[in-house]
Formats: sequence, structure tokens, C-alpha cells
Amino acid sequence: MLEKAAFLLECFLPTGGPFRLTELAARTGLPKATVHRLAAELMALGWLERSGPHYRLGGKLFELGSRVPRRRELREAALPFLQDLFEATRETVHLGVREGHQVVYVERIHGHDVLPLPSRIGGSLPLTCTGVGKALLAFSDAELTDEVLAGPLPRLTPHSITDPARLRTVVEQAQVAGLAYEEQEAALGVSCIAAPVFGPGGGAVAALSVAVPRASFRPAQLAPAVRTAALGLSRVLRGG
Amino acid sequence: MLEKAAFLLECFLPTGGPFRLTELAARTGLPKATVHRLAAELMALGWLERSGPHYRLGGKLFELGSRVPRRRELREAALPFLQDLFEATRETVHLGVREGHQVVYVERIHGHDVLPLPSRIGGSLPLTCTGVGKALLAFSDAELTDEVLAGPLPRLTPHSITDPARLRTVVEQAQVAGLAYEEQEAALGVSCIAAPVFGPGGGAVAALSVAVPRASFRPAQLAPAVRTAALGLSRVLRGG
DNA sequence: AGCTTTGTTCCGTGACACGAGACGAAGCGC
DNA sequence: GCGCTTCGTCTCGTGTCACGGAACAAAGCT
Repeated sequence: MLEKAAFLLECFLPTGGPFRLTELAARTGLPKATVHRLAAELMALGWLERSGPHYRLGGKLFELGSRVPRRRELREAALPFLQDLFEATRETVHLGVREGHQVVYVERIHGHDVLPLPSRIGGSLPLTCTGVGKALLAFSDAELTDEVLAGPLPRLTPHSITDPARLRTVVEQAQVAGLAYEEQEAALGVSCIAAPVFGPGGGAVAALSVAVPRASFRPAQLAPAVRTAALGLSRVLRGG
Repeated sequence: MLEKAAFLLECFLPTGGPFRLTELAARTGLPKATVHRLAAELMALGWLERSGPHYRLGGKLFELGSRVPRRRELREAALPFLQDLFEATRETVHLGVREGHQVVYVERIHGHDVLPLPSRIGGSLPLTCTGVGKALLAFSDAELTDEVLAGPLPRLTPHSITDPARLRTVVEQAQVAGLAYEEQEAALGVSCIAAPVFGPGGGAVAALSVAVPRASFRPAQLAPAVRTAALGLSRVLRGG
């Protein structure tokens, strides 16, 4: 029951978009009658909503999701630094954490110019295709990098790095520099520079990044800003 | 089953804080054995987490909650204007919508100075005690105001307005001015100015506000900024 | 009008949710 | 250290309610 309900809700995840009953039945593989009953119950709870024949995730989930402590605490501590970084660069700024072999974005702020990025708050992307992911990899246990490199390396664009040897080099460069770079590996025309955020334990608990149109990518100017913001946040997390 | 699970999750809502098993059983009124079984299932789904004996809301809820379309779309459209408003004022900025007789905050951004406010993203407060709430009231159906004024008026601080007649006056003033004011009605020492955001239909679908320490409240300087941001967002929502 | 697809309702069957109770494991006072 | 209380976990017999096939209703489509 719970499992079926969770399955039903999670099948909204990739797009979040509106789905019809039959569509949901097809996506989940559950019988139509079952989906119908479940959806009705979930709507009564405010976990789903519908307008006409279209089901969508409901407002109660927003309430619950906003209160998830691990995420909320990090976001709240980070927000001022993300603001600083945004003001300094006026570009799209990300905050992400690791979850398995993926990066989950906790916050993303931007101005009126919206880049065509696949990153979404609450959404996940491969560690290996993003600046935030590479920064996290570079400052986590070495065995994590081994694990990730052992598996198949996903590809988001033709520029995504799928050669393990080359990726290892890139991660090692990030370790030395304290910064990770990404060029059109997640979205065409977008480059990115990221810095790790350290927790009290010393390892990277998050990373933040600035994504800019490839044409106006000036690493020398972005690097100090990203590093400053990341170090400032690290200091606060360390309990300052 | 679903209902019990939802009940269990929602009992985290006020604080979100960590709870122990016995505490959860007491809060929900469910038998300990039942809570134990439910919690185990919810953990398997990633909807709950635990560290030691402490249960917390889990990361999956964050993922799901971030994808709730009604909220996400509004947030995404509003973010650039919220940034503008923050940069113009350098004060805490809110975006809220109405849900019943409450305002639910969809976004809140601030710098390093954090005001002691009760507002939380995903959290709700009474319409009558907040700037955002009054702006929403002033530009919704008149019958909504009647309903709200008919019920008991909650109080968050000694300055909260609990006299229906006085509140009606205040709402009418907001209608004329196109702006709502709030002075220490939600938190002591904090004042606030809010403006409605209009949807394609013409009614207020949201409102945004700036909250500042009472000592540095300069309405004349904040008003144009808030109004500008709200009108800009309204224009985008109207499909520009 | 006839056909196809989608959404809703019914209902008999059986799986599994339920929770009292027993048990083990911590914490606490002395 | 030792009884005592409190908390967390596990078991198991009972009965409920989730399940989904199938029939029905309501839209779309041609």
C-alpha cells in the first residue's frame, strides 16, 4: 500500500508534469482501478491535486519537503553566501549535496536570464557531469571516486567526460586547485566552476557553483568569488 | 494505512525537529507498535530518516516537494524579481500564497542578518498577522475577508490586530494604497510592507513583502521597490 | 451513429495491516 | 552493582480493508 503510493508519487519525479489516469497506470504498471483508488486517497491527503483529468503533485508535499531538516539547515546556512555569490557574479548559482552517485541540488538562484540547464532544486544529476559533482568527488573519500569510475559513466552532452582515466585526471586537478571546472558537460553552451564546502568533519558536505554561458566564461574572475563563498559557508558550518 | 502514514509525517510539521519513537506515538495517538512498523516502512522509502533514536523527515520528501508544480512554477517565475527586491533593499524578502485562511510561504531570501521571524518556507501563518496575508486579503474576493473576520482572529504578538473592525479598515486601506503594512504583528521588532501579485485572472495569486527591523523601517523607500517587483512579476505571470 | 479510449464503480476474495502483549535493552536512582 | 522504570523491538492470531477483474459510464474520434 505505502509502497504502491510511493511508487505512484515517484513516477511524477522526472518531469513533475501533469499526468492522466491511464498514463499513470502505464508508468507505474499498476492496474487502472488501483491507481484510481490510490490517487483518490492521495488527493484527500493533499499529496496529489488534479485539474480536470490531470494529476499533479500536491501542496502538502511541498510543506513536508520544505521541512526536511538535513536540507533546510544547509539551505538556511548557505543562503546568505549564495546571495553574495550571485551579487558578485550575477550568474546562476547552485548549491548541491551528494546522494549516492548523484548530486542533488538543494538551492539554485538566478536572475532574469535563465540558462537552459538540466539542474533543478530537488533534482539529481550524475556526479561526473557537473561542477558541483566533481567538487564533491574531489573532496570525498578516494574510494568513492573509484566506485564511480568503475561504473558506466553517463553522458548528458557530447562533451560529458566518459573516459575514466581522463575523469580521474580532472578530479585530481580539482583536488589540487580546490576548484572544479565543467565545460558543456551538463548542457551545451554552459560552463561552470564549483568549490567544495567543508563540514565539521573535514570532508566535503556540499559544493556550490556558478554556471555561465560559455561565451562569457571568465574563470579568473569567478574563481575567487566561488572560493570565498564556499569558505565562508564552511566556516559557518564548522560552528562559527 | 496511508492516512496513518500521512498523520505520522504531518506530526513533524510544526517544528520538523527530531522525535523519538515514544514521542511520535504520543503526538499521533497511535500505538507504539504501529508507529514502529510505519516508521520502518517510511524509512525504507526514504520518507523518514533516523540517526540513533531520532526520526526526521527524509530526503525523498524534499525531492517530491520541490517538484510540486503549482509552487515550483510560481517560485521560478518570481525568483528574479525577489532577487531584484533583495538587492534593492538588502532586507528579508518573502513570497507567499494563500491556502485557506493562512498564508503559505513559497520563498524567503535574506542575507547574513537573519530576522527572528516565524515565517518558514512551506510553513503557514494567519492571513491577518502578516503583510503578505493582508495584501492577499485586500485583493481577493470580498467574501473571503468576511469569512476571515467572522472567525476568531489569532494573535502572534501583542501587536497582532484582533479587532475585526480595525482589521477591515486596514484591509481597505491596503486596497486603496495597493500595499499592505504590518508592524510587529507577526514578530516583535519587525515591520513589513507587502504588495499583491496578480495572475492572468486579475485576482491576487500571491504577494511579496520586505521585512525589516522596526528601527530601520522606511516605508517611503521600500514601497516603490516592493510595488515594482510585484508588478514585474504580475506582468510575467500574465504571460509576457 | 458506431467505435475506441478513458474514467469510474462494484464486489468477492484473501493478503496483510493491526496492535496487545511479551521480551530485551538501555537509562536511572541509590 | 542492583533493582526498577522506560524505551525499543518482535511475534502472532484476528479481522479488516486493500486489491483488481470486470462491468459500466462518459468522452473523444471518424
